[in-house]
Amino acid sequence: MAGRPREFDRALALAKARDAFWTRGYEGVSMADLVAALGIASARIYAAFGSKEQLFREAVELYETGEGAFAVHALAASLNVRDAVARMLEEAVLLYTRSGQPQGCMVVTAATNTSAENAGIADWLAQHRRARTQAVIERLRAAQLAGELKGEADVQALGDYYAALLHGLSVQARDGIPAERLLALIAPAMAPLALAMV
Amino acid sequence: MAGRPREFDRALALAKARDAFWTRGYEGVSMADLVAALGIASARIYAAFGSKEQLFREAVELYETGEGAFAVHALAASLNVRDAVARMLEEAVLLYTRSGQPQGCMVVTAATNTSAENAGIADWLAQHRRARTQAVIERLRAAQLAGELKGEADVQALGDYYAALLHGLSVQARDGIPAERLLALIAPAMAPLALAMV
DNA sequence: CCTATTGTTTGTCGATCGACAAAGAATAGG
DNA sequence: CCTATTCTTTGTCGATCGACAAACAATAGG
Repeated sequence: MAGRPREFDRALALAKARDAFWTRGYEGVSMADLVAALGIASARIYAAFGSKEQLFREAVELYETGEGAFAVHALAASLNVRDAVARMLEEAVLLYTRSGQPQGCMVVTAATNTSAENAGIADWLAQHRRARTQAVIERLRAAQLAGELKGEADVQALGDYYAALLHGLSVQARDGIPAERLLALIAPAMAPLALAMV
Repeated sequence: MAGRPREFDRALALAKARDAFWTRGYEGVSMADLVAALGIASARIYAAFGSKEQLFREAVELYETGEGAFAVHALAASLNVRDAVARMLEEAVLLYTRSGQPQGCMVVTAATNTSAENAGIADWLAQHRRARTQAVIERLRAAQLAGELKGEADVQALGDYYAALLHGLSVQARDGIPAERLLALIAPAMAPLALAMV
């Protein structure tokens, strides 16, 4: 543990990198942009984070354990299915439209279109999105086993439906549709689940 | 009209450029990629299309007047609202998952994350997405005026809802969710509109 | 057939990309 | 205090980015 101590706040620098990648995406942020955003020389970034790609992956993990964890929390909360899904959508809207912060979901927007050499990063984020879709499906399946949902309800279709809506909310938020409008959309969006309840 | 005639098929080259941008996005496709995809030297691309950006804009217009026009067509078809919206969603799934072709919607994916210098292109596509959202809302409003939808129905919320779902379908399709699953999701997704009909 | 016009070929331009080497500076352990 | 270790500073590397200049080739109109 010898050696010169780091002069900058690594966690703070990581948060700044997360915001930059959240706003402009992986390839949309250059090393020069990072130098400007973090306020430190590129050699220090490489010493602290390894590479641009490793910094990005760490930034995504920070997002997912922080703001991005809202869906996991909402689905895990001890609520009935309807309240859990409604809360997930509401918190999505609030996060995706929060002022003073990048709009939309970082996992949805940070690497949707990449050059061929960075296809691995796009795949990595796609895996995360598929995992979230699966988490929604499994929450509905659990509700069905608990007797909250009708036995004949198609929980995979319902889960795919809410996952698609969730990802679409990110697009709409990024396009500047205001929070009030996106919140108003949740009421009709809950109808399919209400109809599937016993 | 004098001068040497062009040796390559401009329309075919444009279609190839559309597919490249559709797959990897504006910044994800380099001039070297275009040279390889179109099979012609860069100077010929500049002579025929002006610049990479102008080529991209033309490629998007080709998409929107071709495959991408499905939403406009479905909404304009002389059907009741429910059939029109259902058809829009079905054709979206079929287009976004068609094999031998880029997955998802070009307007949704081709410029979601750009560097600061190309923010104008991202804005341009965002305008198109907002216009599509507005088109859905106006189709519902017309249905309401025609007496198909209840007077107290919130057509803006319903329109925002289906637009979000449409854009989310693009994300899900790009992530590899198969067509059958995305088609199955349409049934529950139609419930809110069914409930709003007189 | 001549000439103005346009397309094609070839080569290259300055800027920016991500990444690091080398040298100096600051700490902790012995 | 000395030394091994780590961080910081400075400069730069080869590759790739989008874009074009110049020379040559092929057509249409006169």
